[in-house]
Amino acid sequence: MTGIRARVRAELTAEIKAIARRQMAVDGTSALSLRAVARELGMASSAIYRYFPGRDELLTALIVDAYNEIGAAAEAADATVAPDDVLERWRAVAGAAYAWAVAHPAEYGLLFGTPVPGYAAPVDTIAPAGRFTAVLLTILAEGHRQGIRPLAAPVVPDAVRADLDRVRAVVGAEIDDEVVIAGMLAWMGLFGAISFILFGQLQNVIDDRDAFFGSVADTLGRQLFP
Amino acid sequence: MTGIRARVRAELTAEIKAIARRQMAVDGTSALSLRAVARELGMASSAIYRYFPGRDELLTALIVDAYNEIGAAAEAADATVAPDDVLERWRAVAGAAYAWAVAHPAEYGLLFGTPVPGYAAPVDTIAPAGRFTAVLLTILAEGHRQGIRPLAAPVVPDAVRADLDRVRAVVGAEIDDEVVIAGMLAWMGLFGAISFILFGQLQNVIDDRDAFFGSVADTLGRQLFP
DNA sequence: TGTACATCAGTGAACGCGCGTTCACTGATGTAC
DNA sequence: TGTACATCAGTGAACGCGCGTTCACTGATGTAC
Repeated sequence: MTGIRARVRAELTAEIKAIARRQMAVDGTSALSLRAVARELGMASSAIYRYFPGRDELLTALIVDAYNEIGAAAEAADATVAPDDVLERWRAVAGAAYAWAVAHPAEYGLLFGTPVPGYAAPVDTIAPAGRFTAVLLTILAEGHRQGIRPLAAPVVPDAVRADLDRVRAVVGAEIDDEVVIAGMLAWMGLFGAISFILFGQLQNVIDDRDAFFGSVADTLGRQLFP
Repeated sequence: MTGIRARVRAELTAEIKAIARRQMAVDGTSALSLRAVARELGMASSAIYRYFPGRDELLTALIVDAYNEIGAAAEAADATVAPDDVLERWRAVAGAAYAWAVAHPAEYGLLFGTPVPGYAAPVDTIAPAGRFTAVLLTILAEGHRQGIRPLAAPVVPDAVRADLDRVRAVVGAEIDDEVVIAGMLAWMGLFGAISFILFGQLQNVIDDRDAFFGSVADTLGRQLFP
């Protein structure tokens, strides 16, 4: 049986990541420590190096997992809605992002908070990072196909138009620059709201955060797909 | 001359904060270290304790300063525009926030990024934190007075209406719940955009960040004051 | 104006702590014949 | 099926580092008479 050692190895790798995630949730993103993880595992701190070459690689693995999780959550939520109901698809995807963020605040901070000092996200994180936005873009393209136009037509400076081609390339379809900007506005509003809620900006301002977020997501959606 | 010692003391306190700010800018928010500050000052690390009771108090002072700076920048920008030109006032304030954030990314992260683990912002930070939003609210109230209505009328759940009274209380004026929510949407969109730009979410997506932000701020403004 | 005393700024050594990473090692698990 | 060898997982000690904070201390600066 060749697979037994490999399976144990995979399980321990997963357990290391799980413990690291939980410790980040308690002590904050920057407190991620190989020694603390090893301690909780009951292993010598040096044993971790059988599984990850160093702290940065563990961080990268956590980031990749987190991007994949929020991306998968968005895909799953999107799949439950009829493809032509773009407003409802937006609501579902926004709600999935919020639910995931609330359930995993530390990992959310890892992705959308202050960058970890001295850590540069490697190439491996780019593809998983695109999963969530890819879902948004397909919804945008479908709305565009149906001829739905965003409420406010943004003024798009020439300097920005070139950049937007890169965004458009993700979905095959054609989308107007104005629609792309409107979509990015909703995207940034969505994560701006989640960050404000999770990072404490609405402390002592909004008590019922869930209801508030629902209202925000709904309004953003109806600005995109009126 | 009784004031000479007090003046030296004030100067050194300011210098400690300035060095701490610069070190955060280089090494990241969570790398703030009393010893490193003392080292750069050429003092014994214990000397810092003559000026700040501990690390957390230095952090608090930096946060208070930062809130005051971005608040003052907003007030100054707002004061350059005719009071009844609400759209231009919004643009000015949004631009001031962006300019300050770009010039002080570490302090921006301190205010709007992942909370520093183990640090709970004390009461002293509440008032300075409100300066910026107070400016936004007066613009919102002026727009409301002129009868300008936001493009999208948000659906406001009952659970949220109670919270909004607290927000409304900041400005004396009456503002509809729908306007407050629309204002908060613009507020969160504004800082969502700044965070995306500063925290790297638009890396490899948008090259001309200044132009992009201009477009975003403009669109947000015209959603608020069409 | 001069002196005695109190206040304050800054020193340097020390405490106890946790961190990432390396290294030579011991056993256990798998593999080839 | 049994044995010899290679591979791998995990150990424990050690390296050098930086951190926040405390403490007894030395001088210099201010204050009261």
